[in-house]
Amino acid sequence: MKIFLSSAVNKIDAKGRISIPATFRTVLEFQGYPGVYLFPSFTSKSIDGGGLELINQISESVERMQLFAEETDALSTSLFADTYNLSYDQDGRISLPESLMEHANLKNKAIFVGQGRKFQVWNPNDFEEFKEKAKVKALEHRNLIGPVGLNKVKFEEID
Amino acid sequence: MKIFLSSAVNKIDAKGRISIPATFRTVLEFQGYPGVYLFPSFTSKSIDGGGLELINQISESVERMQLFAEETDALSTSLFADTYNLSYDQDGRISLPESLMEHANLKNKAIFVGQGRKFQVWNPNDFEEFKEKAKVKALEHRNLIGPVGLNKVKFEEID
DNA sequence: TTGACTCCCATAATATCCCATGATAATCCA
DNA sequence: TGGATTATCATGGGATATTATGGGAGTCAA
Repeated sequence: MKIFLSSAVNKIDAKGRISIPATFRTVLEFQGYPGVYLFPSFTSKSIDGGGLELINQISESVERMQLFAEETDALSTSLFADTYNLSYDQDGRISLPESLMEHANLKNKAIFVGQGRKFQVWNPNDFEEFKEKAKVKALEHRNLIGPVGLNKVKFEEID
Repeated sequence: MKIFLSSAVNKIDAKGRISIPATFRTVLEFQGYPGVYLFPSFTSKSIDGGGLELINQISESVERMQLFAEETDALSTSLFADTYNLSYDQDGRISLPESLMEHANLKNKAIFVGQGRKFQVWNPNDFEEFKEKAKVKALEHRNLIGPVGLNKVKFEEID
């Protein structure tokens, strides 16, 4: 089971290039193709990324939706229009398109954040902020998590 | 059934490496993969660790929560982003990522504490402190433990 | 030519591999 | 039983590989 895990901050150099973390490249290549698919996140100022598996899932769900509604035409149009398929060079670097840089507020650094079957690219500062909020939310719903909250659950059972 | 038992203090050497106790490695390899999954504990200044079983449970829990989209986003973010998959070398050593060292306040020593299906890594001093408090709590709630009468007897003998 | 983009190489920092050692625990044998 | 031999383990250190990143040179198009 290969999934996108952990996170790493990398530099955007003078030519606009940035290295994809080696661990992520391993996952991408495991999916059968040395390249990434990137598109602006719907819900945050970040970039969603993944490999073949991710793009296949998206294609399928869009097709399923198109059976039902005309409005999804607009959705799929904008989705695919803003999705980039970038293959990285032999050093594992890509150059991010202007529109993505802008959407995610990227300047000279970016953090790659593993999220299981996909990953995200953030401005490091923005992500710190987001993570703090995420942590609070996760704690609020810890009882739903299971194994991670093991200790807590156990104490509650005892009480 | 192989589980993580007992505890051991190991050194963090000049290169930042630390040996995973041999008994723990046996459990990890029994689960089918010579490596660990580590992430900062939600509830204490320590690192939670485990093998394939642990990470599978976590993945499942996250997927089960797909219904609660918003919470899941926050959850998977803080889980996957800070979870590291480290395979140890032939001597059984790993090098801990900076962020985990920081979270658990690790300097040049660490204690591995077995906790059944997972384990924790602590700064030895911090753990001693934590253990003292835990003991007090356990004594306070002694009457709630019930079926395991053994502990009760033992604690009373110690007093 | 100019600018954008590749391809290729150089380098420094880091991580990994491999071997050596000392300590402790396990085994064996008279 | 007791003493000696073997394993196992944590740990140190040298050698090698990998990774991120900077920069030069070539390509292509406007």
